[in-house]
Amino acid sequence: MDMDVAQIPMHPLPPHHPDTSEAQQAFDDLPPMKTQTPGGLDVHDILAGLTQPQAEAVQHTEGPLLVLAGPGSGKTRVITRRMAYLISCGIPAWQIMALTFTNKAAAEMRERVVHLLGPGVVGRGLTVTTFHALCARLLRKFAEIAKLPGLTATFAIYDSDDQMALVKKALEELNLSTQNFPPRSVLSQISNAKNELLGPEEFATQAFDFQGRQIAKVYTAYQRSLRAANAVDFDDLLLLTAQMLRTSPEVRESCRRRWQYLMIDEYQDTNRAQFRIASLLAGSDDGVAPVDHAAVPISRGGNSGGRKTRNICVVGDPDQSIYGWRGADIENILQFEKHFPSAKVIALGENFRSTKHIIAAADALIRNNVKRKAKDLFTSNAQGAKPEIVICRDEHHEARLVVDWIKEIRSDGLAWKDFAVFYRTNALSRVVEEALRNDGIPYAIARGTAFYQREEIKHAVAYLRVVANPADEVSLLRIVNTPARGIGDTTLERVKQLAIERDTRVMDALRAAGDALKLAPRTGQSISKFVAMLDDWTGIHAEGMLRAPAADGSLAELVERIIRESGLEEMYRAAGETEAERLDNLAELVSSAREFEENYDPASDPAGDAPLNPDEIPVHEPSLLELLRGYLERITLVSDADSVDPDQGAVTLMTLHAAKGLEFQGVAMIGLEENLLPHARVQENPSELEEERRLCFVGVTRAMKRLLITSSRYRTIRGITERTMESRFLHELPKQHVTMSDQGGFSEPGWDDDAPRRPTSRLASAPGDGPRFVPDGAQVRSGRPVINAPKDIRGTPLSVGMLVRHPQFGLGRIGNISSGADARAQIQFRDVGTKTIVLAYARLERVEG
DNA sequence: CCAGTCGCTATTTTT
DNA sequence: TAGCGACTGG
Repeated sequence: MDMDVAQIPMHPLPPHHPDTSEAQQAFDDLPPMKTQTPGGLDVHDILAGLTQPQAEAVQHTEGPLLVLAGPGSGKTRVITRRMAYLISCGIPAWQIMALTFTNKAAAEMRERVVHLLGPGVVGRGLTVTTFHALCARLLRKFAEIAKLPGLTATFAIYDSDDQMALVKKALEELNLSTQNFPPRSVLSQISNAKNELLGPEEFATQAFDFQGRQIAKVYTAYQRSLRAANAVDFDDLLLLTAQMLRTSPEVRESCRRRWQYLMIDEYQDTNRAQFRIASLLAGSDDGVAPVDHAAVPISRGGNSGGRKTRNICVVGDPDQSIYGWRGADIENILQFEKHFPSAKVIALGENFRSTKHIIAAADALIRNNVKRKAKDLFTSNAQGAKPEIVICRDEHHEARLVVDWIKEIRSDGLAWKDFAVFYRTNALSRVVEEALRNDGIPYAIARGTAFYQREEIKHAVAYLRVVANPADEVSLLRIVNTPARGIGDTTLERVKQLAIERDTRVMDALRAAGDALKLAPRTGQSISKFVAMLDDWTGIHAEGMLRAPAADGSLAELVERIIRESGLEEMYRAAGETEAERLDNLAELVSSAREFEENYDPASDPAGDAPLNPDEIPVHEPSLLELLRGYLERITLVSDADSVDPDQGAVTLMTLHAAKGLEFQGVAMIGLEENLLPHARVQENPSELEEERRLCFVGVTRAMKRLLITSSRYRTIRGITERTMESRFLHELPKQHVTMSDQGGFSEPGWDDDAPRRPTSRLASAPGDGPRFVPDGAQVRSGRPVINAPKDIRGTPLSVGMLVRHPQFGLGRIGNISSGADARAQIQFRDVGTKTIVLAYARLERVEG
């Protein structure tokens, strides 16, 4: 309502191509073919192919700008072109900053800008990075000036596992039971407090009940441990930066002078701390009061030639705000014009991704939300196929249906990678996986366990972290007896006690333990061997080799050496076949270190230590220690190195949350049931319903051409089968834009699980295979006939006497196979004896011979 | 000190 | 159902 209407663009525009999707648009963001003038780029090239509102957003460079970018509306394109446009207007690249939430988004943007600008120096110093990486840099840079309490510039960054360890430690210290104070929930409350910019003291003043006061104590203790380890957590990065910008005018001015143009992607996902940071950078002196562009004085920056600062451009979509539970505050985007009263608002409603029926369905769905900024979704793409809603019987039926649907559509010339299956909770993936595996369809799960989350990597990294920061207690405790070296819990308890008595680090207590504690000789020896090993790495006795300038390859060497000498390698080698992959991963870690050091160049990294004053030139030979710290920071801040890469030629399975920002030709959304989507939590917290609807909206709008939505009458969750209710969202999809088919099995004849079926087809009747559901919905789960012969991971039918490989147990021969819904087989394994295996779950592989 | 077993709990997870 | 933490016996 209070949006400005798009104006006629200043530059004539070539006709746009509304049928290009985001993916295709990436191609026309290629470097301009025309010659560049020395001062900049050809403006026509930068604006080429943009729609009118897109071009307007690109050209609105002065003053606050809100771009409401619907799904598939060319958002990234607008941001990248806008950066190029600014540069073409003569703004030095180093004065421009774009902030994203994910490394992936930052990398993609950076790449596209580089393409637009072409090779050369015009883009030098451009800052495209994540909020967290920016904050880490600023905090290190200004640690001295801002006098960060308890922290030095070499602070470590703790990830969520480390945080959990600290919370547990704090609970133990305070004698609070994990029964009454589940660490997960305590941690999330602490995290929420930090996101709201509440330190332990502020939190305590707001805690009125017993529970709250206890948690305030935990928060205090937690924070104390963090600082004792010279560490910050993810939330601290934001909180401390916000505080620093507020309390230190010097830091604030320095940053403002540098970044005259600020862009923020996915603004709907910002939390209060991020909002505060943005406001402070954009000109508010307290980060709270509205920033009125008109009222803001001329920049004090010497080289800005009197140009006004406070050029903040935020891009986002309130309808895709799905991280409220993590502290994201949708109000930040809804209230942008209150916070920045002179703001210009441009809506990008045109969708270039999906066909008309899909867009119409999504639009109707999201219109049920009240907390939003109304914007019309439309597309000039083809009408396309209607999204298909299918009610099925149970999760197995559902999975079967999804697989058949994918197979059928693929035959129209699509690849496996063009498909994705979305679900609300990870637990739902299993049955779909099973069905895909059964049919030999390649699939990949965008899983939470990324490379750096794996056990063996976390161990190795913990060693590195202790070397880089001996104060890192969490990491020290992780490695002190891994691999087992005879320093057990009882010993450790005494060492920790000693550390408390003497008020020293655990590391120092360990050094002193031999003298101070009456230890068994063997234990004492174990400890001194461990300490000597660490000293050897840090080179304490060899003139501090870590401090010397790093030689080529020395970081990788160090990593390799630590993996070997710590005994980790030996530990996994001894574990045999089953742990072989871990050894590969450790080798991979060494190469990632090598890669990091080869590419390490603080001066050229846009997120790196580019000069805050333009004439300050960083010339500096990094020491091995600095290199190591840089590497550690990178791997904790870039945890998704191997996460979602949809181009692997496989169907992608992921949660709805993980789907944001992606697109697929064909999408299947499963589990559209009350208490699943919307999630059961909505019962207790009705205010969360709209976020659930947005989640659904995000899912629907990922689909380019085909969309299948399923809901299952019965679903087994956590071993309990329950009658379900169709999701209310199903009924919010307009009848004229979707097809609905009920295959839920009421009064249906039985079906033959082997017969491939289209979702819309009727069920074939199988004689002697009576109805398994009675009309009143009473549950009859028994006797579900299994017609499928048990198969291995490649789909080879399994039978008695076959030689197979099990991922855990290794080689074995099949004894007898039972029949029934969950057929089991007795398998005689070569190494581990005879076991009974449920065939549907085991990932057996047939071995010839 | 370690490995196996019991019982409890249970979304989503950009950094 | 499964993953994790606490407990127990070798």
